Amino acid sequence: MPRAKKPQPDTAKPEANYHHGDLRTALIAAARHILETEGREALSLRAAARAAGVSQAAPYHHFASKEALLAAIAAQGFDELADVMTERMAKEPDPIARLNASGVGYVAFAVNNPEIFALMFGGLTSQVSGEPALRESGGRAYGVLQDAIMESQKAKGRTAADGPLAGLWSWCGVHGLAKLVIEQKLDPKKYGAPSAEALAAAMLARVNT
Amino acid sequence: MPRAKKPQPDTAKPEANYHHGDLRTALIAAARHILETEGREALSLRAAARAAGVSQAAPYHHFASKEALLAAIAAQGFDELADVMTERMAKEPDPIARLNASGVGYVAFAVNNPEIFALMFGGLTSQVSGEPALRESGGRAYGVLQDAIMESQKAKGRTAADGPLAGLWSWCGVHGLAKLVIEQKLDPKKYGAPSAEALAAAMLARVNT
DNA sequence: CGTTTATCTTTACACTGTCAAGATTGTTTT
DNA sequence: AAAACAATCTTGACAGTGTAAAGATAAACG
Repeated sequence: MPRAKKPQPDTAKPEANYHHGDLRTALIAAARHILETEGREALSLRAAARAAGVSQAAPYHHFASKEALLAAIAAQGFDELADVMTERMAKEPDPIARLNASGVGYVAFAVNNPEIFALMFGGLTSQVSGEPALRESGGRAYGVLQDAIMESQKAKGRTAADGPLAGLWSWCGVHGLAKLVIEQKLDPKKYGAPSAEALAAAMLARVNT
Repeated sequence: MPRAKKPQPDTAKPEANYHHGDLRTALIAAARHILETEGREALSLRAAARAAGVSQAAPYHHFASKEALLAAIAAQGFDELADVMTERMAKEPDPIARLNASGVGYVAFAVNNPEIFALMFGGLTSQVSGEPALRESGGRAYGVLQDAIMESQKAKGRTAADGPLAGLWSWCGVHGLAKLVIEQKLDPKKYGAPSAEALAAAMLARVNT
């Protein structure tokens, strides 16, 4: 009963594909699926290996530890966060509207991917949070945010000394809003908003004129 | 080798004290100590039981599960959060200064108790986050915050429709700031503040006039 | 005093992350 | 082409986990 799989031996990805084909990405996908459907508690390395159809020890040829797998998922999350924010910003011409759009996108991503968002912010041990791939993806997302802030500062003609704090506060507010909504400590409907996204939009509009 | 402990049989607490004396609170204390010194990963029910000097199954006579123990610690955290906020507020006469003081207290608690703060917000399974004791403590902390917001609204003479959002935004901002600092995604020193507390104070002062 | 009942222990099970040793198979070298 | 190599995957094992069942202990209450 060997693996019945190997139609085209030349896929696009130049990644590892010796025996299984592409175990590394298969494991990430399997783990992410478990994470999203059954929650963090149910995600074990062994379960991911099982879902990928390999033995319990196979993952160790691609990830140094369970945490390393989680870090890979988190890195993917940061990439997608950056994508969502840039997409939202692309639709707005005004610098301040762009800043606010990036914030709304931030909340949208968080609410649509609560488990991954939790992994990205606080779900990892500090030993693994310094991994290069993670740092790079995280840095990219941070860069998008930073650019939006800078842009809007310039548009307002603020000084460099006063500027950073305003943008920072928006980031903090948006991050806190997302977290509180995910943890169900805050219900947008109690504040007359149909969704977390709408609530974020309303607040950002009030704050960043 | 029985437990060498039972000098005064009449302690203040009317809680359970049949064999051990007060295992329930001893377990909470032990677990909290492990949590604070060795981190969340190192905290196991068995380790807590060991630290309290009882067998591995003993905790189950006081907590339905490991999560229930964590919930008890979280509840304690909410009580302390409420205390810190009310203490800070007590020192300020002006309603708006009181609102800001509660926010700074919020950040101070979070930064001083990062592991417990993580437990309070996001570290618990949703099945256990509805426990009555937890809900009560959480509600108390929320009430302190809510009161501070209401107070400041009245002082400003704002309408009820516009009011809630301003207070909400402060809460979100303070929560996000605390989380980001704890996760080391945000360094207060990069924004010219000596501490997270100071940064929160600076920002709140800018926002809530 | 005896009975009851809450508390604690012992034992056990299924599961986890991880490691070491061996088997398998693609790649490289000749 | 065949041989040597290296990467990949499997098997088996170990310590540690959460938790349930059954029995022992001792406090509380009649």
